[in-house]
Parts: sequence; structure tokens; C-alpha cells
Amino acid sequence: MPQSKAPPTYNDLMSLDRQVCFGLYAASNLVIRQYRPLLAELGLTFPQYLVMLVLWESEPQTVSAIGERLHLDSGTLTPLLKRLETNGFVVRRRDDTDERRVLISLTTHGHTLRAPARQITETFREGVSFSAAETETLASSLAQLISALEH
Amino acid sequence: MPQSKAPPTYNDLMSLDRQVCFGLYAASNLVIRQYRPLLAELGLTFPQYLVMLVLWESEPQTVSAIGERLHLDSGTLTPLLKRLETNGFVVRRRDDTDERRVLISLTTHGHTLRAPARQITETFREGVSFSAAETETLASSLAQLISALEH
DNA sequence: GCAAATTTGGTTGCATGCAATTATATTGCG
DNA sequence: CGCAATATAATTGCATGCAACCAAATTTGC
Repeated sequence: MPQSKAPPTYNDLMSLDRQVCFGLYAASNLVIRQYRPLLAELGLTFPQYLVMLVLWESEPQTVSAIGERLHLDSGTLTPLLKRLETNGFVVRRRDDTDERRVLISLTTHGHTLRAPARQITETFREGVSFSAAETETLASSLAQLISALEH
Repeated sequence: MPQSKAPPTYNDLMSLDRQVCFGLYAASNLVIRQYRPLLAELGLTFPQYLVMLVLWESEPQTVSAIGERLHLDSGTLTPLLKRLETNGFVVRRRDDTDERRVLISLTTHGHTLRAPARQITETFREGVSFSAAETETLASSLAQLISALEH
């Protein structure tokens, strides 16, 4: 006797999960790859760009505050921030009131990159045929998934 | 005179793009982080797991075929595949009819991991409160973005 | 007050990603 | 056939991610 309306099988669910796992991985890498040559003109890598976005919003910020925002730990951020400092984008200094903290601030050079960085966002949008509505759907799904994974 | 219904401003579009760029980056890292301890029990990393998924579908496959499927190049895959070989999951051998190609096959051990890997997918699903419908919406958005970025 | 726990960065080692280059094998074309 | 063009991996060097561990400063419990 044929089943005309079975619930999703074990395999269906697994292949859907695979699509999400693989899709996130591939899409993230593809987006980073698109940004790379644009950001290279400013002397930034993609993770460095994300740190700059956080600092353009507000500064100074501690290493751990940046880490919470980007879901990265000190093992990743410390060397990245040192490279940003070496390249003249940020300054690292100990907090006088709590010597455990390191405050990250922007240099003048770091501030001036904000405008050209906006142009990069535009260039990226133009290179990808993805409507504002599709972008919104994706952003919303991602926000839901992130909050489900954050604990 | 107040504007009650303005089109999206430059900043709105940029912040939406930021949400997607950042969201993809964060979500991808968070998913990998969730899988890590589960895959560690099998002796696999997340990218290694993706390679195994490709091989469980079909084998043997050339390095470049795996690379096209996962959007990875030989600089990433060659050392990864060597680690999989060292750990006894796959075998690498030159194609007799074309010595430029390297054929990747599964070992018996590699085959036996297929069943426990399925269980991992289930465990992951249980740990995340994300409905099948939400998963489907996300998978669909990701597929659209990937095809827009693939060229 | 003070020792233990906690917080905060830093360090180390390993596994990706990827651009750029190299090495080898195959194909195409006159 | 001979040789340039192409295809395919491998190698090298640099920048993440991250677990595991360490060190210093601060807070807490008593």
C-alpha cells in the first residue's frame, strides 16, 4: 500500500541540514572572496574589515567587547589587532583603571578609511544580482540561526 | 518638513549588507563550532567532514572535482587530503590513464563512518531550536546567494 | 586583609583558505 | 614529429580560527 503523504524521512532532514552546513560554509567563503580584492586596496583583510566596522560604530573598545560582537576569542583577535596596529589602523593601550584590559582605538588613518569602505559595499552590491528583498530574507534567517546558536 | 516615507537610505542598504556579511561569517563559524566536538569523536574536522560527504556520495573523485563541489582549491585540499590519508580515511593514487590526476577513494574505515556521521546530524538538529521550515527558508536563500556569487 | 576564584589578554600549535608559483603530464596544431 | 598551450596537483607564505595553556590583575568570601 503506497504512502501518499509521508513525513520527511531521516534522509530528507539530513540532506537539508547538509545544504545549510555546506551552504553557510560555501556562501561565507564566496562572500569573503568577493570582498578580498576590494578590501586589499584599503590594506584590509575581511576579518580585519569586520573589526573596523565594530570600531567605526564605537571606540575605544576592549578586546573582549570586540570578541563578543564578532564571536571571536583572544587567540584570533590579539594577533589580528597587532597587525592592524602595525599597519597604522588602530592603537592598543592598557586601561589605566584596570590593567587587565586593552583598549583599541582608531588612528586618524583608521577613521579616514570609513568613507572608501562605504564605496566597497556599493561595489559589492553591484557585482551580485541579489535584490534588497532577498537580502532581507537572508539577513533575517541568519539572525534567527545565530541567536539559536548563541546560547 | 518631516518625511514620512523615504526610500531606503544609503546607510540602510549598507547596514543590511553588513548584516549579511557579518551574519554569514558568524553563522558559519558558529555552526562549525557546534559540529567540532561531535566530529572530533570521529576524528574529523568540519572541512574534512564536508570532503567525506562528497566522497560518500560518489568515489573515487579527483582533487579538482572535490574542489569544484566545495569551492576549494588545491592549496587547501592537498594538505587536508594528506591528513585524511594519514588518519586512514582515504587513499590517494595517481590515475593510470592520466598521471596529472590524483584519485581519492574511501578506505573501509572511511566507509564505516557514514552511519555515525548521520547520527551527528541528528544530534546537531536537537541542539538547535530551528524548525524544518526555517531551515528550508535559509537553505533556499543560501542556494540563491551561492548561485549569484558563482559566476 | 588575604588567599582563592575570576577576568582578561597573550602564547603556542595545528588546521584551514588562498594567492602565487612551480612541476609534470597531456593536448593541439602546424 | 616538435613545441607551445593547457590542465592538474603540489608547494610556499601569510592570515585567520580556535583549543589549550599561561600570566597578570582584580574581585570575592571569609
